Amino acid sequence: MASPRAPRGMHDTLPEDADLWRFIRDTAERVARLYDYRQITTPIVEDAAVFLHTAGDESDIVRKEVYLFEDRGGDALALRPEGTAAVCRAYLEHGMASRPQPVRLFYFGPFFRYDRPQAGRYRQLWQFGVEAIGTDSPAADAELIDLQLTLYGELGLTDLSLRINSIGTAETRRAFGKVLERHFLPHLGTLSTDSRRRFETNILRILDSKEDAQHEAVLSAPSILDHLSAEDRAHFEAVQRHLGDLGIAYAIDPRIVRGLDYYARTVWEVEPPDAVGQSTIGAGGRYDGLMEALGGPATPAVGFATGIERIALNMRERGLAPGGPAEERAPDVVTIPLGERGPAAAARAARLLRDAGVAVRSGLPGRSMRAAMRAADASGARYALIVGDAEADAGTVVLKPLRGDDPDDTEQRTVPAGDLGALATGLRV
RNA sequence: GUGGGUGUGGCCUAGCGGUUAAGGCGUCAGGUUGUGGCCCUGAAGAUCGGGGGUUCAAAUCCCCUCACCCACCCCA
Repeated sequence: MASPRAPRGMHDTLPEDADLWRFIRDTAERVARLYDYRQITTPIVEDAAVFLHTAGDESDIVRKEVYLFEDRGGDALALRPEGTAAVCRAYLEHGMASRPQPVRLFYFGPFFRYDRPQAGRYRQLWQFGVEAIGTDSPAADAELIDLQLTLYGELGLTDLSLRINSIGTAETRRAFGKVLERHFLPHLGTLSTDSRRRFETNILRILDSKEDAQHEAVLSAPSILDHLSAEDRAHFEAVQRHLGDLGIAYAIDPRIVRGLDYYARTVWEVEPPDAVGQSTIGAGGRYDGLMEALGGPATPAVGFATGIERIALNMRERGLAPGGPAEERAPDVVTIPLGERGPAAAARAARLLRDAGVAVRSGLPGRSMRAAMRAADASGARYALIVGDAEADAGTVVLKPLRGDDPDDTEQRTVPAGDLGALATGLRV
């Protein structure tokens, strides 16, 4: 019988990865707070309607990616595929409309999409997301982009490129859809089956197709930017003005469409320069239509999400990841208990040191001193604390420097066990 | 969901039809009595992803399946 493995597309995060993940998470939360955003944590499971009624029937998320299940009570639940709709559900549920607007929120956690795994694409993925809910100000769009790029910069990812677009309001897109229908109708025969389906369901997404990217009809298609309403255009121009004021470089890419239907006006994506495959590190946009789709009052909002695995991937590629094997977190001290009474005395000594904030690995009794010393050395600890019967009887411990990094502290010395607390400062890294 | 590649002890790799599947790293234990890092010795650990087939004989050939990787799709 084969042993169980982690589910397909889902992965363990091992101790050697933990330093990098903690660094990314801490940096993300710190940057979010610098912009006065506060954390919200929502359930990993939601009423399926939260996602099914908001994402849009033609979105991949609804078509094939949501993990759906029925609980024992018969309720239709979903493993959350994305964060925005869940945060908005919480916004409505807790009456956050009566807080000062916009409400600035961030989240960090796992999401689930039933997709075919490949590099950078997983069935359980972690995202950091930031939302500003309750404002239609283009300054908020720019603030989110600024926050996102600042985060990447703090992580050392300084060579990423930002592409932005405006897809107008739902009304604008309806009108533009008519224009596209007239444009693509004569070409239906030569477009891919995928595009033909999109023609019926969500015609804008034909522009987003890679299959037909070089199709003459796609290349010659009208740009939504030429069909924005006056308000849409003013909003988009204001976003660009704010980005300029912030010194943020960007490219306008009219082909960015977004998979989710609740987006409106500004949308953006951030990619590494050598963008191929699953390369988008983070993406965002304005979703003025989402609250209504959830049954709430019209509430403009904007936000972004970024994939932790993809950040980690890019940091590793650039050699930016902290905590390689040499840097792994080592204890300050390893105890080496010997003989009959050594183990008890070593345990007391370890307690004293830990109380003083020193990280102590308790060596297990019963090993030869040679083996114990080898293990202590391999741990990377700066000191070995040897406690045998002689020390236990005398109320002392032997403190032995292992690293030789301090020229004034290379000889092992015998000290009273009671002095360990006072010595602690010198033992901590 | 579609197409292609890969799959040998914890990790990396050799073997690519023929006796008990080899090496490196790692792990554990020793190298005389309570002292590490180098070195030496030894041990544990793989029925070669799983299942089926071809053959006197398969890790080595064929089929199925699973997982991972790559591309598409889509996006984080």
